[in-house]
Amino acid sequence: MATTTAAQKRAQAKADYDAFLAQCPSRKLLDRIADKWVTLVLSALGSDGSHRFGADCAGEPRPMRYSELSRLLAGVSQKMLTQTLRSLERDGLITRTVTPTVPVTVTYELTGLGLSLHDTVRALKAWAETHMDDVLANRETYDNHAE
Amino acid sequence: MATTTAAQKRAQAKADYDAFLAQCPSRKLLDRIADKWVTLVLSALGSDGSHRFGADCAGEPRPMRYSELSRLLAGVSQKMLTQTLRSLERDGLITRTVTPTVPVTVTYELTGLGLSLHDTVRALKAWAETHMDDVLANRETYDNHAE
DNA sequence: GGGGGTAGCTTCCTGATGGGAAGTGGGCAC
DNA sequence: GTGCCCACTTCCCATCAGGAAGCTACCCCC
Repeated sequence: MATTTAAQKRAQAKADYDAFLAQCPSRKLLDRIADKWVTLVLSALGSDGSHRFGADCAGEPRPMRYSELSRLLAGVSQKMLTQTLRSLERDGLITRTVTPTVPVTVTYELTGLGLSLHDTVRALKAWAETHMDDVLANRETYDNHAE
Repeated sequence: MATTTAAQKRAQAKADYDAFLAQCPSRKLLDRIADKWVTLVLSALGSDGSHRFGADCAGEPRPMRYSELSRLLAGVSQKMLTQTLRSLERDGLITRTVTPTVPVTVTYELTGLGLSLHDTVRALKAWAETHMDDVLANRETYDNHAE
């Protein structure tokens, strides 16, 4: 009781945190969708992926194949792509369709729910594209100031 | 040339990726803002943090202290909070103000740029709160189906 | 009929990364 | 002076993401 006032407070905070999460699952969901690959996958599936992210690239939603997504989201590892797609499917944001052609074709498509999220994700992407120059300028200023 | 067709394609994809990122920094920025702590910090600074995430909690933006943020974003480690705040400051989304009271007081506040991002982040949070039940239902269905 | 090729994963290993907890500095209350 | 508070910073370790290779199921070509 003598030396642990701050530590005790932290322990208490952690206990509160667990209780908080339990009664506030929307926070968990926010954690989930605020993920780089999630936003990129939704973004890709939502706009038609006419290669290159720049400009608008806002064609309209259409189903895409695994390999197509892999190409479009240059840099995603197969593991993370699979993982992200699975979790999005589980959450009901996309559907996974296996067509027994040869070789097997797997397509992913936004559901209505996924489409509604896509709208806000697109806003996020639009923000990034619009304000990128500002951010870059700010970074330069900051870095120069701090030497 | 005989056995590496697929591997070569992957190597090529990686090279493309680097070139892609170099000429498309908005993608990098999107990666950055699509981060769980970033969204939560913006969310906290944007709405007045009248404790509890639920409902709207959409008071209006106001400066907050480090310890206040720490309390509000229950579960954030001090390290990540500091790190996130620094990067947001560097990007010009928030300002950091040190007031030499005693003990020293540090406040963080959204800039105009940060405020504009906050609007879309709020939309994301609103989506999470609105559609959480749907997502939860979908998960249950999915889990039951797959045993 | 078997060697090679393709799509879509899955597994293994390793390096990066996030969390926990303890330490720091400066000033003031006791 | 002893010790505490705020806002960090540092160290250590558990977890996690990425890279590469393997795997399965099928077909084509010779």
